[in-house]
Amino acid sequence: MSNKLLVVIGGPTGIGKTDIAIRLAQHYQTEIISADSRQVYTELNIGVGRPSPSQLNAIPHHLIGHTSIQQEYSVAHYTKEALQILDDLFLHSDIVILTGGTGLYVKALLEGFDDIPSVEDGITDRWTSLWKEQGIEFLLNSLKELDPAYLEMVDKANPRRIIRALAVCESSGKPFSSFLKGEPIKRPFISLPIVLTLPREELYARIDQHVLNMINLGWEEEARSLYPFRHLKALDTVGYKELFDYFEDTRSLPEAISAIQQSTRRYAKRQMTWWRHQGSWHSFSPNDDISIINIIDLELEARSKEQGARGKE
RNA sequence: GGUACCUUAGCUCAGAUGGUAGAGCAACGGACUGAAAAUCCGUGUGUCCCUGGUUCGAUUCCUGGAGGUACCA
Repeated sequence: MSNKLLVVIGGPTGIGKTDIAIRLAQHYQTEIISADSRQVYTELNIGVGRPSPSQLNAIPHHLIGHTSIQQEYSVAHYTKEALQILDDLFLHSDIVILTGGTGLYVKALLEGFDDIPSVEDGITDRWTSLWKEQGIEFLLNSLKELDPAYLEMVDKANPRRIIRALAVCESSGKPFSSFLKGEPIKRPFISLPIVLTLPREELYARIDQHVLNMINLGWEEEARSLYPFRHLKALDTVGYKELFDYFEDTRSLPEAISAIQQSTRRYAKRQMTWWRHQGSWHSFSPNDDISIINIIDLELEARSKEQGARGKE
């Protein structure tokens, strides 16, 4: 068993993950890895709630703003990069902080991800246009041919999932389901999963205020400069979509702002659903530093005892 | 002050010749192994403004109030 500890801070958007992560990193003299599917992009800043320059200055952050919106990026890229960085950080430190709102990225990093061959360019787009032209029935029929086993388990109303499976089938020549092993993967560290929670009313009030702050920081200009790239997947993102509508005059600025607040609240709700069903996460209020540090110290202590016991054998 | 119309879910509204009601949006619950801030699924939460009357039975009809809108003064 490793004595390297990854402290994971999860929770919905706007709850204050960044702040506590920085305080913890300062306390333990370590660094932070982000787990956020939108903060990875160089071009996305205000609208995705990237930590401020002074926060980024206070503690080194990893996997923020390191790739372009014009580049393909996915959970697979993320996992690979995060593991690489963890290897480096654990060379000098016994504890590292991971924080971010993208549950899938966190899950993949902690529990592993099946090795699925990458899909050749254009295949996904082709299936997507087939879906648009011929509907979901066509996709289901194709899947019945290519991967009947997966047809049994997919959400048959969800084109995204079906298209992914079909693309992998076509590209690899094997059924998508044949790659899904679901075997837990050994990581060279152990993790302490912590999820931040707040009463819903309080969280929603924070989110509403957050959105206003982002507008005041100049989000509108940022979004305007990204308008030419609006068709990129990276910009299919809460907030930018609503601002693009405003630029196209389909809604006023106040309407766009309240639409953003609403979409953000829904996003937060989905995140809470995710974490509620993710097994045993320790739940704390975002300002409860004492309890959080306490539980981390307990874990560190247990690690070192285990190490010591092994040393004697 | 007068006349007309309106008052039903959080919002906008529909509805039944009298048998306690339903759409959209919102909200809530959930799924999710390569776009995950994405994508997808499920759920009606109600003093039908109040009061009295008619009736086996009133949210629906009648009386009287209250509030709103428009027009006339």
